[in-house]
Parts: sequence; C-alpha cells; structure tokens
Amino acid sequence: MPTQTFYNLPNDKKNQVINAAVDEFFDKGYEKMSISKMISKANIPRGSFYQYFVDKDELYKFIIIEIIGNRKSHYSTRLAGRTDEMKFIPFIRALFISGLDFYKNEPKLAAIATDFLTIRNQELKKEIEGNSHKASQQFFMSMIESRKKTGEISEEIDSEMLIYLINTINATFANYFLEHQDMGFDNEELIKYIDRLLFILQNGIASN
Amino acid sequence: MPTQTFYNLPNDKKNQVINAAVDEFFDKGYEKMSISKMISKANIPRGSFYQYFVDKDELYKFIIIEIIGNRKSHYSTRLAGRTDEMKFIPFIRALFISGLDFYKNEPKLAAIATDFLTIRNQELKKEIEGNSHKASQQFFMSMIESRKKTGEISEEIDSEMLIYLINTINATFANYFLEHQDMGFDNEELIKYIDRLLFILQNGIASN
DNA sequence: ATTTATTATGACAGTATCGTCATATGACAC
DNA sequence: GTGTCATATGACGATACTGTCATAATAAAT
Repeated sequence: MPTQTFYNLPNDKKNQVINAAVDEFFDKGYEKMSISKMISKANIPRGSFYQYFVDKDELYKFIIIEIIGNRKSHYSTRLAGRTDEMKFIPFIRALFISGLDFYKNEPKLAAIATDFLTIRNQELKKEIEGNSHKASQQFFMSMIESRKKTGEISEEIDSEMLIYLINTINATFANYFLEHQDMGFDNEELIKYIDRLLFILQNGIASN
Repeated sequence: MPTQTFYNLPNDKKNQVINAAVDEFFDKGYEKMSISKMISKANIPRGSFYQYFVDKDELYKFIIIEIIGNRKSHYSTRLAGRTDEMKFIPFIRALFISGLDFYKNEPKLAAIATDFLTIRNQELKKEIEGNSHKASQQFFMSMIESRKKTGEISEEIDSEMLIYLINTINATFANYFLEHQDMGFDNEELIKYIDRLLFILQNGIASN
C-alpha cells in the first residue's frame, strides 16, 4: 500500500500516478508491468515513485484493492439491497449484468481484475483476496441455503459446487470479452448469451 | 518450431533440453520463463540453443504442440473410440476423468497447458491453438446435435453455450488443482466433485 | 533568517536477459 | 591430409529494469 506521502499528494499528481499505473498494468499484465515505463508515463522521477510505494507489489495491491475494489463495489452495491426479495436465478442474472456494466464502463479496470485471477504469485494473490473472498463465499452460501428452504433450489444440489460453478462462469465470461473485444457486442446480444447460460443452469441439459 | 539440427540431436541431449524447458515453463510460466536459466539447467551453451530454436516463442510452441499435445492425446484417444455408444453426461464424465489422469501423471505438463490458456500473447495463442480448436468445437457440436435427436439433450439447449460451459468447467477444474496442489486429493474424492458438478449440469438447480 | 521536516530528483551500481558472431571442434569424403 | 559440411561454444555488446542515495528544493515554524 502507498505511503502517507502519496496520500498527501495533490489529487492531480496522484491521478497521474494512478492512471499511468492502470495503463501499464492493463497493457502488460502484472508479471510484465514495468515500473520504469509507468514512471515515464506518469512523468514523475524515479526517486519519487519509491517515496510513494515500496515496490511493484504494493502498487499492485493499491490498484486492485483501493482503485478497482472501490469502483467495482459501486456497481455491485446497486444489487446488494434487493437480494432478499430476489429469486436466485434473477439474482445471478443481475450479478452477471452488473459485471457486464463494469466491463463496458471500466474496461481497463475490468481487464486488470480479470488478469488478477491468473497471477502466478499465489502469496500475493491470497493476500489481496484476503477476507473479501470468504465474505462473498458466505454471502452466496447463505443465499443458496435459504433458497433451498423455499424450494427454489433443489436440496440435492451441492451448494459449494454451485458457488464454484457460478464464479467460474463469471470469470470466463470476463475472459471471453477480453479475447473478443474487437467484436463489439451490443448489450442485447450479451444478455441473450447470459440467458442461454442461465437456462442451462436452471434446467440442466436433460429433456424434461 | 525447432530446426533440423535439433531433431538430429542424440535423444539424450534432446531430452536434456526438453526437460529443462518443461521445468522452466512450469516454474515461471510463459511470460517469465528465461532462456538463460533453462540453458544452464540443460547444461548446453547459449549458442547451441539458438542453433535449435529461433527464440522463446518457438521453444514454447514446440513444448505445447509436440510435447504436451502428443502426451495429452495419449490420454484422450482412450476415449475416442467409444464416443458413439456413450451418453453425453457419461462422456463428459470420462473426459473430465481423463483430464484428472493427465493431471496426476503429468502434473508439470498439465500445469503448463493450463497456463497456456491464460497467456497474454493472443497472436501466439491463436497460432498454437490453430485448427485443433475448431476440430474439438465441431466434435462437441456434432455430438450434442446427435444427442438432441435421441432426446437425451433438450432441444431448447443452446449447443454453443453448452460447449462453452463444458470447456470453462474443464479449464477451471484444472486451475483449481493448480492452486490446491498441496491438498493431495485422492481420486475418489475428485470424482465425487465431478459428479456433483455433473449433477447440476444434468438436472439444473431447480426443484423438479 | 534560521532551523526543521518533508518532498523531489536523477545519476548510479547491480543484475538479468537477449541474440550474435567469430572461432573451434568433429566427422566424413576424396 | 585437405577440404567441406554440420555442429558447438562462450565472450560480447545491447538493452532493460531495479532500488538506493546523496543532494537539492520547498514549505512551515520559530
């Protein structure tokens, strides 16, 4: 995380650094991202960077947790209120669609967030995931359990596996956009994809 | 791909190079893998390497396509014969299990193959995927279509989306092992996981 | 005006990697 | 034993990046 010095900076300068860092991480990914290049993009002297951050990992943590985390929660909190009333599939649908929104409006941040899922530095990854992972796991779990009681979800379903499946789908959806950015999907089409997927999730593949 | 010089090498030396390359790619992943380090592991002089391969990408292609591709097909051809008689879900089950086998018997190769799915060099990725991608897509497609005719799979299912879902699950299963290697799963437990997942795929989450 | 604390700056040493090239070695042919 | 391939070798220049440190600039305080 940044030093106090960084937080004390005038906003303009802070944003220069943040924007350059986001650009670099977006371009090169965590592994290949170079502090030297980001410094010259941000137009700050080398020494200054090391006054703001200990090293690349700290910069990365800052971008993922503070910058992306905050931006992301802005999208997902729209959902948070209404979860109790919602049925499960519509909730998942809303979740995926809010993911799409994030991707459309903040493509760079979304791409960095997706890249984060594949970084090889497991220690760093776990440190960044921290408790947020457990929290979201528990949130899903209690939601699924309650929907089992109302009969919406079959008791036979393995809850953990369902969570895993949903996260998986969510992650690869994001990946899919990354690799097909050129195709310029429109929103309607994307939502059709989601609905086709949710249909399978709801009904399974079997006839009747 | 390698030069003729490389293919002319005595097997021992060839294997030295292959093993060192596999080790390095396994350790560091495509992005961070260093030719210098692999050279010294393989105990060959720097100049020799450049007599065998143009650069890292060519070495990578060789490892993914020739080394891993061949090894992998060894596992999947066990399946290939019986696909006609099999029902869809048992086929997918067998597919996942053969994936597990590959992972258990060739963990390094499997990890490299998984890492390959996440490389950022899209051009290289597509070049390596080449036609094999299309071929497997078509194979699945015709299988699904035929199972729709027999009534095993509902006509309402979007075939393309189903393929996507299966590939997704397959890929993240592999990822899951990578990140939890320490846990030393036994085979039975793993197959239980697969069955729980397939149950969802078969029946959906809805009650009845 | 001096002192004190904070921040800025960029030259520098250290390290890692890359791809090349001139030269050496070996094997086989005539 | 001379010539001709094919292969081996490792020193080298080029490039890129990292983190540090001595020094300079700035602001605020007395």
